[in-house]
Amino acid sequence: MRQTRYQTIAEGLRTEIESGAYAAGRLLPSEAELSERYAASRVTVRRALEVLRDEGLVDSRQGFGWFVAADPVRQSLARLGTIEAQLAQEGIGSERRVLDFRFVPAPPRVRQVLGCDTVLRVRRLNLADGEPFAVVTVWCPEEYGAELSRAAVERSPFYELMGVALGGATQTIGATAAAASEADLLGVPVGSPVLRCERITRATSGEPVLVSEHVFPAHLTEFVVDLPHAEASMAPSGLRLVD
Amino acid sequence: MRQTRYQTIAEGLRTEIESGAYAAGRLLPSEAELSERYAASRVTVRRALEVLRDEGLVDSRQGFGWFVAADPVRQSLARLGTIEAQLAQEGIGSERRVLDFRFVPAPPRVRQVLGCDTVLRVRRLNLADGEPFAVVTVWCPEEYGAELSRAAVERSPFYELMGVALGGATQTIGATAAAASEADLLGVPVGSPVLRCERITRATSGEPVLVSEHVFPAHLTEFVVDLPHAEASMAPSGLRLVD
DNA sequence: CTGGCGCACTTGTCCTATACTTGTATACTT
DNA sequence: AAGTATACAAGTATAGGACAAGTGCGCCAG
Repeated sequence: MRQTRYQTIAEGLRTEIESGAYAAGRLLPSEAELSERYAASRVTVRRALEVLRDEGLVDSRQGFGWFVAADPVRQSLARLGTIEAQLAQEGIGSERRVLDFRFVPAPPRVRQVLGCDTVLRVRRLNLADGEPFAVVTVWCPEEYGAELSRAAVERSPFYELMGVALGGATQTIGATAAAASEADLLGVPVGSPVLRCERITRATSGEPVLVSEHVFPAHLTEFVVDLPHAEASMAPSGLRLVD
Repeated sequence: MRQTRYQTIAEGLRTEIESGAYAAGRLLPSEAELSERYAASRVTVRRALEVLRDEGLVDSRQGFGWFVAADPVRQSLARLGTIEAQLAQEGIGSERRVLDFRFVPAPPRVRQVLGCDTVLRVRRLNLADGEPFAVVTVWCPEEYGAELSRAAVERSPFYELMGVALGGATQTIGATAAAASEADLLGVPVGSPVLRCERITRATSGEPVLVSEHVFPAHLTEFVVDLPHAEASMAPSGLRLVD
């Protein structure tokens, strides 16, 4: 397959951009720099870039530079059903046991997210087939929590009890060593690895209405994420370094 | 990755504000002070601040200063791209060090997925700013691996080197205790919690073409999943019980 | 104690100058 | 036809100023 120099360069740049090495809006190296990198004249590099512009992949502004065009469709992470649904499907009985139900001063992290000082804290142990598999703590603004009863929380899922329509959520998954209290509840040794999931649930308005922490023993659980589209990188997406 | 100075500064300030370091209404350091801190001229700092004002994150009053807007738009956390992109964005140099590169008999799990007996196994250590943050093992069918060189693998991301177009992937996130070899490479104590991510990457045809395992020290990393739509349950989605 | 003044500091707006970028054109080589 | 080399125009980013205008605060005279 014979191809011109600028086609080759365009191809190289295309894969580089599609690989996600450059986020949307990011500047590409200047024509001069690319010219040097590809050992081609500026005119040739320019033709390559113009090809990519025709494809809608990049754009340019005089005196500014070439930049990656507005976001190519970002895949939403497909999600599997909830764990309760899975359990029910497999004929395993699930049970919720409320350990604690009280109004408390909001911990700093919760206050930062929800923006209120007093919150309802509900701590729950989830069991599958009689075996504990999750310790869940939910923090809920006082205004929503005021209408809830301990019995209601034990009987129904939390999301059914909220007085607002829930929109989306942001879920952060990390691993830590089990603290003594958690280890005790889950029946695992202290210090054994657990999956710790923080979830910020928002109303349709976007306002955060719930903060929850879910702790799972690592030997029992794992997260599965299906990424339907081509990925920018082989590295796990969604990962980030914490400070 | 190239970026204008004011974009960089705007980004830095944005994350600082969104992180909650500044309460609403709180004064930011003066332009002069920021100018000194970022070693940039006042004009540049100003442009960065103006970007944030356009975003509704901050506001200013002449003679008074810049302050965090009364209602800081609770933006959904911008979805994170790949970790390489994040690192590049923060100006942190990332490095890949190939530890092992050889053809081996496929382990049972890999054989089950890829359906071949001999595979190329590449073990890599990823570093951010000189600090190890991931041990990655990639298993690749012999037919695709035959064309690869150790140098190429060290230089380029794996997905660029595959001779086929990649379709989607399935990502499984779990936590385990660090094995001795991993702990050694990552510089963490043996038995400390690590995030273990298995990834099955498929070609556009749906045929699995890569199996990879990524091990991250838990204290450095976490996964963030943004779930834009209403959820059936407050429980973390994607979670499943392993057998 | 109070009102008013001035000082220090802030943002808002302008300027010049330099370096770098894309846009465009032309001449020349392979 | 494709690529190289060169030159110039026009736009942008940034540094480093200067100055106007607004704010907050302490000080001082009354």
